[in-house]
Amino acid sequence: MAVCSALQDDEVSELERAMSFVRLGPNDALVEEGEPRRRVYTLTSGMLRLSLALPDGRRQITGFLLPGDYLGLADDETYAQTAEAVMPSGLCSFSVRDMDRLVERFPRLRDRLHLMTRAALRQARETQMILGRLTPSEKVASFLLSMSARAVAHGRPASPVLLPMTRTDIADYLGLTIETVSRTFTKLKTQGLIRLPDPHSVEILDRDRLATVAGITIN
Amino acid sequence: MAVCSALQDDEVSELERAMSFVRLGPNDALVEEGEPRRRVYTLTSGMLRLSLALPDGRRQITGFLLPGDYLGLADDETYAQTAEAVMPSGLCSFSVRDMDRLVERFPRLRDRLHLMTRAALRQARETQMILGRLTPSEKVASFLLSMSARAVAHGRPASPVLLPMTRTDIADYLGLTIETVSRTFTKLKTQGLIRLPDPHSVEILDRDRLATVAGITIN
DNA sequence: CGACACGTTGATTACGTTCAAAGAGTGTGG
DNA sequence: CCACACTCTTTGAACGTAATCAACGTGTCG
Repeated sequence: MAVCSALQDDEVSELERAMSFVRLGPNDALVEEGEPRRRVYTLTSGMLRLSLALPDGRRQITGFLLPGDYLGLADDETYAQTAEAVMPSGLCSFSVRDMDRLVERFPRLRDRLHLMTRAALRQARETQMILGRLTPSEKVASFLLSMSARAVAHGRPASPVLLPMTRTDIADYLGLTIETVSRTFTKLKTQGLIRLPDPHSVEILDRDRLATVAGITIN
Repeated sequence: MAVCSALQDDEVSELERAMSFVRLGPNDALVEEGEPRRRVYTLTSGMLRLSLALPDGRRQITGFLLPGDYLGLADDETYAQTAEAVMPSGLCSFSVRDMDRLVERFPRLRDRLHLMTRAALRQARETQMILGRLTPSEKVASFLLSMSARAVAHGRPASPVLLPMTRTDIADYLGLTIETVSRTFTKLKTQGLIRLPDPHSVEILDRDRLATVAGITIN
């Protein structure tokens, strides 16, 4: 659990006493936008999507959480966004009260959380650039490279990138329609940059050219 | 200075001893993307724009700073974004070393900074929704309402909203072209929702209908 | 006055969306 | 076991909107 990586063994065991486990199936909602923030979580396995919704149903996915990521970094009294499982997922859960107490006692834990919040903010701003200024091809290419880099950071191979989320999720993340996402995958495939053994795995055939398409927005 | 609002008088005076002042004229750059982060700043007057740039010149403005806002919340060893003055601006400046020491000694200061970082993250995610899912009219309307709300938070009137930034800045913030921004202002004017005494001040004539156009994305 | 930056407006184009349909994969029930 | 329903993805055709290209207007400063 990445949030613990800054702690000593005795501190970790203290943390473990306060925590409980949660299992989620695909599309299960963990928390809903606007709900009071009673518990915080760290993802141990699977993948979560974070999203904001408009009254008319439009949706923006603000990010995908991978194992080690923390849920509730930005939120205050209530959750500002919905969190749902993309695939079967496991989480460690703490009451906000317990976590506040632990943070008080273990400065390293607090520093770690602050660090993660700052990284999330940098990431969110990078995403603003992607949403506001990149073309569909650039968006999809940078998304693939980003997911590949995150896989590597988790000790997984860089190349068959696994995308457990649907095309709708990708579209709602990149500010596109599912048709445009699908067509863009097809285009990258036609150009020989990727292979699509199936819709949820992407083999990167030419990383350099893909990075060029992405406009060197490697994150 | 908002960053001090959580401190006691003697703590504030301690802070003041470590700080120096900076003045910027319009379009002066305070820090550049990629530059090492040696100092941090709080804005005392004026307005700053934060931006990311692509090699080909495309630009995304990630936010506008108003007095009380802190520069360097997200940044680590280097600044992740460029900060430039939109209008004549004044700032308080601290060396990172001094600030780290002060944060160590005054927990309230640290908590305050963490709180501001979390608020910035929520804001950035709200902006992701604006960039990814709103139409040009909705973008401009929500931008006007947001700037109006921030003016009110600074004790200024809600209605003639002052927009010291150029149309190019607004376009680069909302992910549009200057022509579209200009046309959208004209359209809102024609619909009787706003008045445009001059390009840099917007009088809100019908706040409710403007909020409807914004898609109830009031932040 | 002339040069320049900024904003607005108009005409045209092009790209992504929308609408529509078909294909692929999966699970359920007859 | 297969038919059927359902979801997800892909592909095609038509449309519409924002981008692009271009010109003009306005204000400011040297």
